[in-house]
Amino acid sequence: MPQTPSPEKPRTRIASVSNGATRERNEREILTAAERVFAAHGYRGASVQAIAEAAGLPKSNVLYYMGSKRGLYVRLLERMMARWNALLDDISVDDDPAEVLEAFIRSKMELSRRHPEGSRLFAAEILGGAPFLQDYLSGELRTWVEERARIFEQWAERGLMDPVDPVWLIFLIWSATQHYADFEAQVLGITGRDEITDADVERITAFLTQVILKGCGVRPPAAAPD
Amino acid sequence: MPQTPSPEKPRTRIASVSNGATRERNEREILTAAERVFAAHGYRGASVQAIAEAAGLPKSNVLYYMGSKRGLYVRLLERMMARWNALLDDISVDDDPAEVLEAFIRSKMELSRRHPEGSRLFAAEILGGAPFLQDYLSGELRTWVEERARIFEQWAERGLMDPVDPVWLIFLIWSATQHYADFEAQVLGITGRDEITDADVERITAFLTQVILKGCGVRPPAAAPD
DNA sequence: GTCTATACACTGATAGAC
DNA sequence: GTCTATCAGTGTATAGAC
Repeated sequence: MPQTPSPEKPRTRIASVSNGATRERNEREILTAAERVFAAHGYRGASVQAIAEAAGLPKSNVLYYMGSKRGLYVRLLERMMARWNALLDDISVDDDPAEVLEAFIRSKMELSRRHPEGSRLFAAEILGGAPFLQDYLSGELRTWVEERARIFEQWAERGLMDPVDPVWLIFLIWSATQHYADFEAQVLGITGRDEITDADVERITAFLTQVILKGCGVRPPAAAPD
Repeated sequence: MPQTPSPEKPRTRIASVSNGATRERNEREILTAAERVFAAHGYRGASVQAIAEAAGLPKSNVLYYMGSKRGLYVRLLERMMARWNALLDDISVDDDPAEVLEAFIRSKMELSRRHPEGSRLFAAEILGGAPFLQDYLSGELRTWVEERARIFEQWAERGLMDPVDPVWLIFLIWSATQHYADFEAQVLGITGRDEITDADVERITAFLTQVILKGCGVRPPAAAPD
């Protein structure tokens, strides 16, 4: 009566034409929509319903693909941290301070520019006391800051820049660049524009680089050695 | 038999010992608690229930005193805008740039210091696209910025500072000072402290003043005239 | 794999007891 | 003036139809 027991191969079910493409597309839609909604309303204020509508899917699908609201949120935070880590390239005390600081400002500005919603998502998380990111802040990120700070201090000892507090300097760069994503609504309202253009970003980057480098007594990179 | 009709004086009902003190105290408790909860979770994410618990009152009392969640939120925003306006004293083109910029940085820093929750409440509102503050941003605040910007430009024309874009400069000061309230969780995590002390604030203010003034080519105020 | 139906806690707000 | 009881609506999450 039992037909010959089939070889128990776990037979990944070929559902219609599904080659995994729809799943991939749906997940991408959900992540994009969720980033926007979480950024605007915070973790508590965002509803799965709102995310589903923004993604053009029924509510249950969002939970089906992402498991839970919490899991979706954590996944978005991790994606943003990964983007962040991608630009944390190593620097050495032998590098040129002006070049490093300019690259630092520029890459941070580009990150906020390329991922404004992720930037705001991160900001909202910190604003609420960083309940999900506390370990990251006081662990990985803290180490990263301390390493850069030591290099800045050595530059100051070598007379390549003023002896400013390196940690406050890093916070200054972070806040100034972050501002154009997080406070975009304010920037637009005050300047009367309807968007921040690439040209604006270029000008702001140049402005910040000039003021911060000069303010810290860093010689501009163009200076010919010897 | 009708006793002489008392003169219909509208007799404000003396409810027990209530001289209005309990109402005042309760309202204060609610406003303080609500500022904290709205700051942490945004408008949508904050629940009247959570505010009531933080204030030590039943939920209905919060609505009884404040009318509605929306009204409470608007009232908090207006209170914060009033604090903000209080430090927007007039400046003239004949003032000393260094003194004005230093006072600007200092007073803004003190505002964030004295009202960190209000500062974060404001930040959360902007982060969410400023649905309640759009008119304020593109009206009152925009005018204020344009007036200061004109004065900065005139200073640059007189050679008192570098010809930097004055609006970006204002944003730089705002973001750098705001950061220590809005991103407090990050600052604490990275520096490993458990609070930002008055001494820290003093040092940060001095750091920002030095870097920004020097970065904009403003001569320090100590310079003796003539 | 996808979506409808549903479970049940919690939301802002109000009516009415005390 | 203050608080309990309750409303209709929405929250996350899951079970089960297709």
